[in-house]
Amino acid sequence: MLKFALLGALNYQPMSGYDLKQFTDRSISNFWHAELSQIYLTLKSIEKEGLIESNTVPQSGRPDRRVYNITPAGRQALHEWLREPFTSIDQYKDTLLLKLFYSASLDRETILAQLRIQRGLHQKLVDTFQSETVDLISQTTERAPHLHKDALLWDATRRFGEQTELVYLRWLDETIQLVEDNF
Amino acid sequence: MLKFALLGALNYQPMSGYDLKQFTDRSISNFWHAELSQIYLTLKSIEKEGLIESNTVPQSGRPDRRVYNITPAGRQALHEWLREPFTSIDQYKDTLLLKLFYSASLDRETILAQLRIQRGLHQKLVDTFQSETVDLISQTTERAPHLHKDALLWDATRRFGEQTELVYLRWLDETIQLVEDNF
DNA sequence: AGTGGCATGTAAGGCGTTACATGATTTC
DNA sequence: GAAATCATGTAACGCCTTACATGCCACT
Repeated sequence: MLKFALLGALNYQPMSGYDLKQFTDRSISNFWHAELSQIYLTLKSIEKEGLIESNTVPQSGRPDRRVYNITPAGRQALHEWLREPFTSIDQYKDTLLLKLFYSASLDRETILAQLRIQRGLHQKLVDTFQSETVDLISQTTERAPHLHKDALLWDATRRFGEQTELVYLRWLDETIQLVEDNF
Repeated sequence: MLKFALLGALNYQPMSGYDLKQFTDRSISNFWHAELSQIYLTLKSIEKEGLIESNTVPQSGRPDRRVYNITPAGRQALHEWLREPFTSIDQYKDTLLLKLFYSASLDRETILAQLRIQRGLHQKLVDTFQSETVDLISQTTERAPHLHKDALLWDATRRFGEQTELVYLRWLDETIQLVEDNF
């Protein structure tokens, strides 16, 4: 699936593996993160499939950049994947919930400590979605007005992140209260 | 991590791999799912670590059951893991959001079709959390009143599922509206 | 002098899914 | 008669993470 995340990015403009890591971190990492090493491996494999092509751009005092372009076959593969109905729900894993589920024998303070750590982390995420991510999207529309429709969908995924994190926070507060009252 | 999901379950009572699949499907699958084959492999590896022990229970007309018991070392490993502070957030992947992010060039109806399929799937999940899962937890507390505290935490994880799915539904409705108005 | 950014990649190991293999019993 | 349930497991494959390896440049 990372395959299509990268094809989608290269459909906007040619990029190197390093560029793609930064692009994904700033845009889709909320619902599709990837390590650099995995990006390099995936690029290699989709180049072999003929969906992208690379050319080496020499640089002075820095390693050469290997810049990838999407091919017509790549554009087609991307569009086919986008149109293909997705009829399931991705499974998600949450270590905090797993620990909490089995935590009944722990003392009150240990449970509360776990919950409060998470509260701080999720608060930071909410802040990011409400400021940095908003700015990032509006910057793009200013520079590239033809991406107006794209920006609407990008903002939809941003709002998803904001809303799910707000619910996570609210749930943490409720659960902290529950533990304070019952443990 | 599946290791601890299984240890936590076996800390309640001895179970076979097959039993554990059913247990996890009914309780923690919302935040930690696992296939049977992976459960069998994990059981084998944690038995080698000495955290669980198995004994074979013969059956007539059925394959023998291999029933696992948690050992004192297993109880200790579980408790150490539970107490260990969890200081990060699990990354989560969502194919629908990935597709939507790159869908600006698709026609309105194709995007709406994707969103409506998901609406149906998430509606079903909400229903499950609001009826079946509630029943399951209250049945356990009736049969085993000493698990009263456990049930409070189980219900907290159930409410997490219910609330996140409700937000997902609300977001889908908003996004369907967005696409209807702009594409 | 040290940290962080730029830039590419390999290697090892862990985790997870899907398919395969077997076979009786129970339910529709 | 077919499908689901009970019950265990192996094999192949893919994906992902972490660590390793290299080396220059800019900034503090």
